[in-house]
Amino acid sequence: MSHTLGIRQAQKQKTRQALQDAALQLLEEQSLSSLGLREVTRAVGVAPTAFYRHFRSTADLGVALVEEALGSLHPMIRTTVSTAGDSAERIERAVELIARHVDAYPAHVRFIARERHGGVQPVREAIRDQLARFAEEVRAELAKDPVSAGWSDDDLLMLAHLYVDQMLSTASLFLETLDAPEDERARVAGLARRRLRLISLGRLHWNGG
Amino acid sequence: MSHTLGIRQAQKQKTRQALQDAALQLLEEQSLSSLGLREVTRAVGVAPTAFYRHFRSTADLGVALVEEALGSLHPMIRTTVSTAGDSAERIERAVELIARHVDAYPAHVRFIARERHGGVQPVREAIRDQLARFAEEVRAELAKDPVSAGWSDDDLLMLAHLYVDQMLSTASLFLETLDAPEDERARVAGLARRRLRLISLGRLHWNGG
DNA sequence: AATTCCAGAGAACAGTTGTTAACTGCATGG
DNA sequence: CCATGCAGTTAACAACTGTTCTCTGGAATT
Repeated sequence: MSHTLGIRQAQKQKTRQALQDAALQLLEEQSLSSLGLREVTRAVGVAPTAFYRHFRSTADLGVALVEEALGSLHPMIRTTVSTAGDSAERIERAVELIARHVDAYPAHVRFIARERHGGVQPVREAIRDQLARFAEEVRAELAKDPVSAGWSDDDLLMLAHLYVDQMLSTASLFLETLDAPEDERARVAGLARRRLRLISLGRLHWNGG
Repeated sequence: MSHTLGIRQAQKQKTRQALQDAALQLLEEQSLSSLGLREVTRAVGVAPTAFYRHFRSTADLGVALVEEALGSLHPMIRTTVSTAGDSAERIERAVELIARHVDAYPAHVRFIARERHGGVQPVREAIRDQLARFAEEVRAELAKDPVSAGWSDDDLLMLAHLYVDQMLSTASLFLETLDAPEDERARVAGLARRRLRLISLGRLHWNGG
């Protein structure tokens, strides 16, 4: 049960969220590695020292952003690779879902793509861990599919990671088409579908390592 | 013919290279977006203002690093996807070549992986352009293979980009095993081989869009 | 109603940054 | 041999950074 927060805790969470939102916006044109604590507080309109009430450092802020950006994605994953429908339908559904997600949370997608290999170790690790959880869920979902008969767990995990990577790569491509003409977005969608189709073909003919 | 540089030009190129080397080393623990000009000159042991004799800004330095890191890779690409040998041999050769490259130029690999989606636009664009050139060369090489009969140029380019992405992804994985035990490296190599094998299987059964 | 707690403000700190200007010494070309 | 060019130096600038300490006002607790 969710206990209603006091005025005090509520206000604190509000400022904290404001800091995260401001950071996410500032990170459109730079990396977390160069994000300054004062820069963030200035954008929110709060004293620099208030930052420490919420985060130890900007790296700590970054880890919180990873949770925000990826934590809410887990339920979506399951429906994305759900075994319902034939292969073409599933691919179409997945690409569509990715496109919508990029539209809804472009800053989140940019942040993850940028910091996955970025210059701040704790953030890299947080992203790696979350993506590993994703891959594990995808693997579990793939295992339900009769196509996966004869597959080792290791091979299934390999395939799951391949799908997760494709998801991120596709999201990153969609990100670049956000302020591009519609036909450019359609081209990316077509490209993503063909890539998934090729991987699915390889999956169908997998001989088992 | 290569005209011998004067003492002057030679010394200039030497410091320029020193700046690039120092930057590359400093970028192991941060992103280009936070790399300071003074930081670089201090590491080289040269006055901050000397920087301007070589680069307009650190972003400019970054673009030069892209050339250095990726420019020399083109000849290697051709042999990597050359049509010699059967599928398993080609995959083995490719993974081996990537592993050796990561061993030889870890800082280069880290830089490209980090800045491909990094916070400095000109650098992102430079990397994107170079990778597009790679993909184009891979496409040309793939086109020679009889397996590619019936493939459209567009589909071949899609496959080529898939291979290039795999190359980068694998290199990034090898990078993380640089100070890890040998069996960890072997595990990554095996993973990379299986991923390439799955893609190659998809390629063999491609029905043509 | 009195007391404690704590998110945020304010001021000050030493250290850093990019950029400008005027300079020096040495390799170069006439 | 002398004049020019130019890589690198020195000094100084305003602006910015993260962090510490002290303080305040109002919510939370008793």
